[in-house]
Amino acid sequence: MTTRDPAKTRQDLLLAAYEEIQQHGYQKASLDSILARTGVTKGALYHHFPSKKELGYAVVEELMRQWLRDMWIRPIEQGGDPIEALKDAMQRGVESLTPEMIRFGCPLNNLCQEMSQIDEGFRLRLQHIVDEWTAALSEALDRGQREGFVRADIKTDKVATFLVASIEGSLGSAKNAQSVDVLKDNLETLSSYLDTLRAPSPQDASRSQAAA
Amino acid sequence: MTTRDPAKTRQDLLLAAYEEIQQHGYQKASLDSILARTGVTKGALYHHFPSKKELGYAVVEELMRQWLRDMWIRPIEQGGDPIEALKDAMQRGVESLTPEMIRFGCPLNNLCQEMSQIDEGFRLRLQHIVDEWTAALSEALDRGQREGFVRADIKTDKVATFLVASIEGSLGSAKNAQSVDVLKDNLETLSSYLDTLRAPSPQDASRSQAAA
DNA sequence: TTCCATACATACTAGTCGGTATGTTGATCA
DNA sequence: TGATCAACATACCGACTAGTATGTATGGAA
Repeated sequence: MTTRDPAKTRQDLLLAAYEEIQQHGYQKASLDSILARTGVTKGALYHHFPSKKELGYAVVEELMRQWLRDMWIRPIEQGGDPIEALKDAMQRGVESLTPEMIRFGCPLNNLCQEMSQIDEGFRLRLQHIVDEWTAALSEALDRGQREGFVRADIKTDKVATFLVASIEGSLGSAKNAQSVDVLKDNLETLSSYLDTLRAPSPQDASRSQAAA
Repeated sequence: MTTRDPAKTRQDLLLAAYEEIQQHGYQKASLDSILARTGVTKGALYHHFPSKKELGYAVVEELMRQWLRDMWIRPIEQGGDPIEALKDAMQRGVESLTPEMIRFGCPLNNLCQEMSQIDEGFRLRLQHIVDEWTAALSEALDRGQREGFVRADIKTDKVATFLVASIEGSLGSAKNAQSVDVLKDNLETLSSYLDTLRAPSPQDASRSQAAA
């Protein structure tokens, strides 16, 4: 007489799949192992998801997208100095860093590097949420330009793309080195790059115009 | 009466393994497929390598390390302005870019992200050649500082670590977006960051001192 | 010419994998 | 209360996997 809860069953599967993928990669993620983690049976799994691939897609589209929004997008959406907001987000990222994040790496980056050349379905879904992130950064920088926080001569979309690449690269390096310090140093260096994007203060601006 | 050539057999296996890994990842790389690519038999493979893992290790230690040295280390080892040398290396990197490099990604980055949390043997070997790269960059920047090309106030080792992370991140982003332009833009933005590392010209230096 | 280690070749095993066929149970609504 | 269908459960399949057991051929040294 176990009471049924299909929504919970589905969520359990997603979460267990996420963990299994984090630990072994998607390709080596075992459905049997996911079932063992949850206590769900194979029949139930295939009732909720038509294939392993679709289960993987759902992990990307539901879990990872939500995590990215909470962690990296929402914090830079309000107004004010976007450079400070991004620095804060990075700072909070480091502080709230679980050991698993260093040990197993950024789930988004992991899956991108493992799967994007192997399966177009994964690539497009991953690219989609990366685009969302990049667009949010780009818009924040645009706002920053309009409000005078950010230099007017930078291409905000290109900078945004570079920031995403650098953050992912930094997380990847940290995982490979198994070192929080590598991550901290990299984000610090990235912060110093961000500082070069600040609009010059009025007196600096007039001086550099005089020099030109 | 087929004449034997064990060295060639071994090299054939390494190359085929490299290609198979590039296309499917290490974990899904099939020994049978590697054998089919080469025409070598399983007995021969296990004569040259004790296990799939050791074959993978050899690909890292022999093929990938050599490629990294030729592509990214040697070009920045001679003297002169290291910032220009690195920019040149990146430019040449983009120019000599094979379509496979965009399609399948940087082999070093791929393997790092796929394997470093899964197998310590891979992680250490990969980390070792990444360290080699980082050290070469760091030394080049040190030389640049001594010769007056590079600002004296930067920590060269931290910048070097960041450069590696950014380049790997850029290659990863480009693979995920399946776009050469993403790579070009990122390396361009990275170049603009490199420019901020230049030592100020003498007159600039005196002016900024006067301002302080 | 004999001998023997290296360099292969073939056939096979034990296990894992994603997926399916077929059955049973539980909740909801007429 | 009975019917109906979603929500499971179990047993199984064929394909594929890394690895091995065992045998054979080659080429150089003695």
